[in-house]
Amino acid sequence: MPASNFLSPARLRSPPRRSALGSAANLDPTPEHPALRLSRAFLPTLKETPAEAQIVSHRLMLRAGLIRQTAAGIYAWLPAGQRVLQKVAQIVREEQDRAGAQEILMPTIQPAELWQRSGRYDDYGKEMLRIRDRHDREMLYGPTNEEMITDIFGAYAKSYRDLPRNLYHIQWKFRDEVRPRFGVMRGREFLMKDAYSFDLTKEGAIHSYRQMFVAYLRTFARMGLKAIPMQADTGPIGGNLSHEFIILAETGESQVFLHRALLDYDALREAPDYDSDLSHITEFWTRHYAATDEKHDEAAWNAIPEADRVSARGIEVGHIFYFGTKYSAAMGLTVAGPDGAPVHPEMGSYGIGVSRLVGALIEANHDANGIIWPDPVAPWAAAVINLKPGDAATDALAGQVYAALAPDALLDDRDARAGEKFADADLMGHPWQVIVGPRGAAAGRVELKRRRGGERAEVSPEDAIARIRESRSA
RNA sequence: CGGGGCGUGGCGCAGCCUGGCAGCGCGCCUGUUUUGGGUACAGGAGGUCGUGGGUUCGAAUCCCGCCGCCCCGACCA
Repeated sequence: MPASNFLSPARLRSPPRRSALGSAANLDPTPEHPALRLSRAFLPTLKETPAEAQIVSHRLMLRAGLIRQTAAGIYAWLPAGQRVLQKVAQIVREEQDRAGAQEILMPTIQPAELWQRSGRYDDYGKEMLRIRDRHDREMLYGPTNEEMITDIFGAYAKSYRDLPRNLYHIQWKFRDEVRPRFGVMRGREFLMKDAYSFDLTKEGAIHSYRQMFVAYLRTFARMGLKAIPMQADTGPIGGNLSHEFIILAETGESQVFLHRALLDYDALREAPDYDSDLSHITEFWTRHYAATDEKHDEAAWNAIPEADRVSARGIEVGHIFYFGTKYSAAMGLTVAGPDGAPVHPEMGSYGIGVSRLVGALIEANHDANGIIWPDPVAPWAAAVINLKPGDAATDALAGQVYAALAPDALLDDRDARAGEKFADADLMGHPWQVIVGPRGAAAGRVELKRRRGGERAEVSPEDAIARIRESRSA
């Protein structure tokens, strides 16, 4: 494979700094990122909605060219979708790291033997995709990784001094759902962040749980989502302490009930010290009533003043569990305690549905014209729309604005009608549109449109660039 | 897994009941036109009608099997 600019991570992560309009040498609009010109990009949009899509996020993901279905509940991610998926994953990663978790990467394929040891191989049922390799060994495509992480961690952890630890990975999982639906919101193959904590004591495990609890609040808030922790069933993972993180969206899959106070708190207001006692934060979020319809308690609900009751639709985007020694005992994981006697570490696991979040973000951020990406997860900060390709002044100005923003912007240099370009930009949901037409170009002005809200202003190119950069770094 | 529905060009659909040259809109290509919210006109390309079998002079259409996809329910990050 030939070397390419696109293979250089350094270039992707830190675009070269230039003056606002770039240098004269950058009059060529795409010196480094030719695939970000729409005339060359693979960003297929659809005018009509494919019949299979039911909910709004699925429809928009297909129409905006984010995904393509390959089989029921299995999707290919196209360039725009892949960029969003990576943005979401990166925010998750940063907040996990900040909370003290360490990233690893476990395989998608697991030997059945691991699951036979925990007893879950027979319990898991047909949701587990079971396969055989050429030697007829029983394997499976992992639906989760408690067994594997316990095996891996246990191979090295010998002493209580090796605790606590929290390991996570972001990996594709497979659950052979009977009925996949809602696009990536409930696919069979899905990208998930799952973290696993190991502690010497239950108190330690609860601290680890709180770290993840707080990290989750921050993670979702950074994406512009209001995620509410709600008491949850522990389900097949087992254990006795668990919260679901539910984001509120009109088109959410389940009904939720909560106290209004939970909507008023900004999870990013303070930067937590993860080594300190975090109980004041978790207590704030758990002292108010919040439940999904399955766990709804009419008596508790009625005890809330009418004005403080919020009934809404929600989507589960995260789920955290403390489950004690369930797996460490089953898998035979012990470390030497302070007194030399073997101890089963106390464990928890913490999931975030990364691919599902892309759908959930759209459910929470769209209008009749398409997606409205929050700045932190938008595939590109802006689309620079050249209204008259071929006009020298327009080409030059659009190219300069684009060059100053690349690779965090697209350049719509297609020979197409203005309406088509506007419609595509709205559909794809770029937070900003920089509209460059011949009249403005002659006057050295561009029109800056904010996708959310639709405000437009005629500004100088420098101002447009500055405002877009500012919203991006906020 | 129970119930229901649908597979016809890239997308959305009609045609099937009552068998007889495979159609429409959008998109795509060429030309002209238009030029700030999916413009108009003209020309054009593109389909083993999901698949296998059967009935028939003849099957997209009727019959049987299979596959795929979607919806409701149960289930679920």
